[in-house]
Amino acid sequence: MTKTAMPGFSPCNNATLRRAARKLSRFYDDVIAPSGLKGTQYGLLYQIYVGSEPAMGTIAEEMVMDLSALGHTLKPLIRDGYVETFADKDDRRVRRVRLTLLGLAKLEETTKLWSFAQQRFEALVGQQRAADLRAMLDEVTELDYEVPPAAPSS
Amino acid sequence: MTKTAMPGFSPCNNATLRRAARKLSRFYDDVIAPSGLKGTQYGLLYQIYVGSEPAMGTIAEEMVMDLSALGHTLKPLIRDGYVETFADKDDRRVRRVRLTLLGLAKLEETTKLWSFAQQRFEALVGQQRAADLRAMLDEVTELDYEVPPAAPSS
DNA sequence: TTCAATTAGTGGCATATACCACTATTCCGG
DNA sequence: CCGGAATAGTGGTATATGCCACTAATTGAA
Repeated sequence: MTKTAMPGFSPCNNATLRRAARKLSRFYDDVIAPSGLKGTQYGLLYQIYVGSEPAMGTIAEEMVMDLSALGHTLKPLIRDGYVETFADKDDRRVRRVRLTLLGLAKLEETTKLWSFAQQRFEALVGQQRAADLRAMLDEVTELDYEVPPAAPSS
Repeated sequence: MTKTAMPGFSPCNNATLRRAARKLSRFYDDVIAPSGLKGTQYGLLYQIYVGSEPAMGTIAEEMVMDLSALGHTLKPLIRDGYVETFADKDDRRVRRVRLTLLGLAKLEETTKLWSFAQQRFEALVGQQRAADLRAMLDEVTELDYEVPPAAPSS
């Protein structure tokens, strides 16, 4: 009897997702490694690039990432001179982020490498299936998992 | 004009996958938090449980995880007394892993919490779509990304 | 049998990512 | 205008994960 035949049982969606993420990340990381960036860093530079000097909170939302995690991830990029932060003029709580010239050059350099990985992946799974996969993943990302509390307090 | 309308361009599959993984992991993590375990730790205990005192390398392969990463991840579980390692009788290089009684109890306790998360997720996206998603993710995991070297040296 | 090559893990280091506690600002009701 | 509530980030701590260098053990070929 197959394990998956047990009624009501399904393999952990979370574990399956993380496993795939590990594997795919390693592939993208390997391909863009000559740039010295990791996949996450590249994605972050790209987000900053397409945003209009976005606030940290804005980036965190777009990347569905914890704000403090973003802060930590940003540090090596600041240290290496790819991005810089500055206070918002109207709200001094807000820190905005922009690419430096060096960062922009690095982004362009890395994009060339990235497109190898992207094309290779889509050649393997097919463009349509890749698009389908992204659509499902975006759906997972946008889901509202909130379980309404049984007894709302107050 | 839409960004995605640019021919040949598609959003980064890797970034999309990681983003979804962050979100879903946070959900599973939140639900099983009362057990004191993280999703990865739970998955790891489960792998050890279903294996027959698996060697570390075997677990790493099954989880598609770097062997040293597995070693690091195992440490807090050993520290907390959930798992223990021992040398293989026939090959002293090999370290095998098993659950302790405490670890087994923790696994059972956490499985109850896990099934809430699993069921909630599948209620939201549908059992069939969840199965489809896992199938696609497994495919991504199993892909052979190797690009044949242009000029094989030697 | 003996030594080079391979295999299995470990430890160090770096990034990825989360939560919590804390600070600095801003906002808002009275 | 003032003080409490809300908002934006930072820093600390812990796990997650990978690569590299290194050790220990096994294997294999001369």
